[in-house]
Amino acid sequence: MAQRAGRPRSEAADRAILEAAFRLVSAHGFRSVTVDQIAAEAGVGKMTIYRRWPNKAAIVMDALLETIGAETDFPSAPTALKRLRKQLDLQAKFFRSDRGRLIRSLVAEAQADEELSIAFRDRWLRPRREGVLRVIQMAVQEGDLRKNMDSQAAIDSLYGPIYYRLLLRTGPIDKAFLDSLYDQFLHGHQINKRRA
Amino acid sequence: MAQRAGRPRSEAADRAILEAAFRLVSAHGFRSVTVDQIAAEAGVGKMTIYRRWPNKAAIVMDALLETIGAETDFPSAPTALKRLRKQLDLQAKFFRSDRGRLIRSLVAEAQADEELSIAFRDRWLRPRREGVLRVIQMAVQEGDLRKNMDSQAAIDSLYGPIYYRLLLRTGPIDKAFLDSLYDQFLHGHQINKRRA
Amino acid sequence: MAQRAGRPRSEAADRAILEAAFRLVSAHGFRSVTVDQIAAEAGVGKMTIYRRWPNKAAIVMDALLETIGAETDFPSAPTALKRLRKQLDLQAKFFRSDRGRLIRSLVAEAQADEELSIAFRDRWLRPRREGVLRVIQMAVQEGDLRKNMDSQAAIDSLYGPIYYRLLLRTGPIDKAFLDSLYDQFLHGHQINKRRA
Amino acid sequence: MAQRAGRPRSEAADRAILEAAFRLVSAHGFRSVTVDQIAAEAGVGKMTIYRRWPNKAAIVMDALLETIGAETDFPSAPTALKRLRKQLDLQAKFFRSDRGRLIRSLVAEAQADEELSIAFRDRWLRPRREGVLRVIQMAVQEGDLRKNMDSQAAIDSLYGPIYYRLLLRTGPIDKAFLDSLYDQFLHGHQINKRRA
DNA sequence: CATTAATCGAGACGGTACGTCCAGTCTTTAA
DNA sequence: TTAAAGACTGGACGTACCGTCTCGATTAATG
Repeated sequence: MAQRAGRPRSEAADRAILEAAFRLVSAHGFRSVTVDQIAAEAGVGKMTIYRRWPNKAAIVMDALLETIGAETDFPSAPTALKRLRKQLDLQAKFFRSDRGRLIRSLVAEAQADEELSIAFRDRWLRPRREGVLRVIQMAVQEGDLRKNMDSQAAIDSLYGPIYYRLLLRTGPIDKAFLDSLYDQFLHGHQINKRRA
Repeated sequence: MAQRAGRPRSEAADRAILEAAFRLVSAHGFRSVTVDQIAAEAGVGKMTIYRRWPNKAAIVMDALLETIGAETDFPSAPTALKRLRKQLDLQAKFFRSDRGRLIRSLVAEAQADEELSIAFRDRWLRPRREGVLRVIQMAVQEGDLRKNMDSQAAIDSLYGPIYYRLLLRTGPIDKAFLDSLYDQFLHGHQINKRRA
Repeated sequence: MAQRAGRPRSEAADRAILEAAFRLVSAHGFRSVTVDQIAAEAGVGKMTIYRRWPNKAAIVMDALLETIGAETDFPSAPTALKRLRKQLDLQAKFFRSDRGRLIRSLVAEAQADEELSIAFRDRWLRPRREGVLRVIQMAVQEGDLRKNMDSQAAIDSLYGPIYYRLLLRTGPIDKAFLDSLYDQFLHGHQINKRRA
Repeated sequence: MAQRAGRPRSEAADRAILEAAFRLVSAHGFRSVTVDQIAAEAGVGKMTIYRRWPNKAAIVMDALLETIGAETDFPSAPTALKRLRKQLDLQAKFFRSDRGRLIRSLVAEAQADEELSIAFRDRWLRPRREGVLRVIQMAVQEGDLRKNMDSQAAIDSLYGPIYYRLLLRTGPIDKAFLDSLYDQFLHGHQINKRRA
């Protein structure tokens, strides 16, 4: 924990930059926001930004995690299956908000930025997938899902279509859509074929 | 059909531009390729490009359609279900090739370009979804799928996870993955629960 | 004289840039003027400037020559000696005007920019020194100056002190100063010691 | 002389900074040397520099005076005139050494920095001109120069061309050049026209 | 001897200009 | 009128350096 010599990096600047980036990108989209704008909005020199992050995408990635938190919160419910279903609603609500634009921006940038791609996968997707995995395992424990199910494929089937609609906009991410996804999920993996 | 006065547009230029764009973007990605490079590769002036397309994204969108064709070809097989399964393999092979990079690039650009977003949806996704829909309807006709199934949701569940893996790279788009998707699809919508 | 393919460089832009540079630097000094300002004042993109000149100093060097002309005009007078004396007045007036600031700026920049140093010497100083040399030779012809005089040293002695005062500001470049310089010049090189 | 509370300023740091500045600027020129480099070379924090001097130019100005001394040393010689001539040689040697680059740098900076301009005039030029003036007055006393000569103009005529060649590089500051300058000086101001 | 207060090396900070890059537009001559 | 060539405006980028500020650690003089 020994502090290096010299003036330490300002945590206030960190916060100001991340908040500015989050606010601006959520509101106007990644491409329309310039690093100069973020710097100005944060009341910070451009070098202070580039000392911390290599490019705009990295800032926004951190802004997302800092603001939203590293992992998903699962809402409380009597059974794991019900918690899973409720979390789908939260995820959908999040994607429909202006945060959805931020996620879309990051995924878009990641297509041309391998480092960001890795970061998004490791720091955003994975923790969330692991959260979902734990809930699924609880549901298995609770006897609601088959023991030998392929959990990873199940997660892809649940969340893949949601990201698909977020990015390709082929339809709304609404209750009907989630119901349909959840329904298929149960069909595929539930023990008792009587549906919720 | 009267030809307008003056020198006619060169169809050779059209082709050269689309091929150059397709080749370069497939190889290096949308962002790394400049319009000047496309023009140079096609042996064409930049104005010749902009006379035909309003911006870089539009070129690449056309390059994709021109080169790949407007619709999916479904491979021949004895049943509609088997044609569907085989088509999944083709789609996967296509996404794994360097064409996958081109699709990724277009989806990425579409996040910041509403016009491209619409074009990609209407000219790329929709015809393909309609092709899939027709095959599904045949499978219903052939008595292999339930009559009252939600076809749109089914398509989302089949192709959503594939695009998800293409864009988020959480795992390979290989046979095991496709098997798993197809399996769940059958679970959800097949009449006879005995699987292929 | 065959014109190369493509849009030719805009002479209007050339002129606008040089005039803007000349005006701004004369008024505010080299250091206070930015290339962006010159571009804005000229109504021109920055690339148009950097396509022509490698840096600010090169622009201003050209601006000086374009505006002032490549060589000194010598005023008319009955004898070469008198033309020389009158030209000193012009030079002094020029240095006292805001053009003096421009010359000072260029000499200053030249201390850290070898290319500019050479350009200033070759394109500004030399033509002027040669002009003075010709007048001195005429004065020799007219029998007013010694045949065997060292003309180069004489020119250094006449103009060196003027640049010295321009740059070091140890005193004004006024009539008394010029008289004194000219007086010494005659002392050193005149045949007939009766002064003009 | 009561010492203020707190840690006293390090004289070693003073010296190290001035020496580093002198060395670096002499070698590479003012513009190429950054304050960070001077600090690093001196093994000192940047604040230690800015606690003592307001800006880079001021450091270098002090470095010059500290290292060279406030005034010119005149070499010994039987007559004032000969001391003057010998001092010209020293001046020339100094200008030809890498110290010349330092002088050039300071003059250059002074064109955009009024304070430095004044400092250079008052602290560098004036003491030296006064030294020359005293020697000239001795030469008058010794009966070698005219009583009513304009000493200031004479000094300008001797040293102006030297600075001119230092800054404009129109020719070397060598013995021939100095001879020529000195010769003209004698022509203009000597009583006995028989030259040294 | 402990306290106080200024200085130290280190390095982050805000700000400003730089020179580069590329998109999409415009302007030449030639076909 | 279209073509190739290439210059054009505009605007963001990432870098560099200036002069300032802020850490923990020193170093006298003071209490």
